[in-house]
Amino acid sequence: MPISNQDLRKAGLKVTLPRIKILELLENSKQHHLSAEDIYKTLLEQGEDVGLATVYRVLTQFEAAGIIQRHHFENNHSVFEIMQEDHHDHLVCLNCNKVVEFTNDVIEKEQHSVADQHGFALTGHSLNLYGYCSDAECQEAFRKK
Amino acid sequence: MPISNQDLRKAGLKVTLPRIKILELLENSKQHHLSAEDIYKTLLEQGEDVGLATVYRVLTQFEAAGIIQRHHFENNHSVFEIMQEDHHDHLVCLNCNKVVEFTNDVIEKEQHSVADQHGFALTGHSLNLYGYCSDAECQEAFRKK
DNA sequence: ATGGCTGCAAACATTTTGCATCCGC
DNA sequence: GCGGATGCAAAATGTTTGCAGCCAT
Repeated sequence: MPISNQDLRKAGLKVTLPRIKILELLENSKQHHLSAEDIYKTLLEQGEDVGLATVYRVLTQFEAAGIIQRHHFENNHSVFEIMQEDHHDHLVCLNCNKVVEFTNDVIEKEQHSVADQHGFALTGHSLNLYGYCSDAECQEAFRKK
Repeated sequence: MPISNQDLRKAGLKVTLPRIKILELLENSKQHHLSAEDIYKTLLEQGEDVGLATVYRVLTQFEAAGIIQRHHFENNHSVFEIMQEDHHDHLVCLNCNKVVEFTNDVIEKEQHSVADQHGFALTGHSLNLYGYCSDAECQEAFRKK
């Protein structure tokens, strides 16, 4: 279900235009892993009058509220996505930047076992696989590399 | 075995003082995951007259030459480490920034299977577990959070 | 001696902050 | 109307680049 205005209020955030627009984008855009820049540019294109600073502020607040999640890929590409029910990891295409989500229970379980073995209190993790996706163009780029 | 001057020459790199010093640091420092800033400051403390730009340039060249590896942790902490024989992943303490290496064959194998399933040509991956290490101080920070 | 390497300063990209104004409640 | 939220510009952060001089080969 989509994030409602109530959800925002519950997080102590007023329901303002920039916040609504940013949420909409994250929920409805086809590739729902967006960078701050992506969001900013798209809003400008839509004729919204927002500042890049606001985009960053809103994204930071949303992250703190647990509404969205932030990822730093090795690409040097930071992206945000709506928080989802089930945890998942990412496959990132180094050519077209496409992101594919996947889940794998075996890996998930192993991670906890590793943390335990080292006496770590696990609070999060990131698993990103980098490669070239199945698009002809990207496979081409892979061969050329 | 340590990286030799020959190894540098083989990579098309002249054997210069900054390069030697940076290699020494990466090989001998206790916590062998260092940021560019760490390296720069340590060299200054040792009385070496290097520029931060040189540190970055050398690290980039070393990475291209396969001598070292670069990691971007979600901390917003980028670190470098000497390339090792066997691949390994990382446990990162969010309190003291300590990095612990681990290997897990089960996870390793699953990753390839996931990439295959999605038609990706896998070229690399990063798996980082974040949490609080077993140091009393860090466990304390974890409880307070 | 020559071409790569260096330090410095300036440029860059990304993200954060200060502040006067604005707007949701 | 109040206090949080915004846009803008400036600052902070992390990294890269241009350039004149330096040094390994």
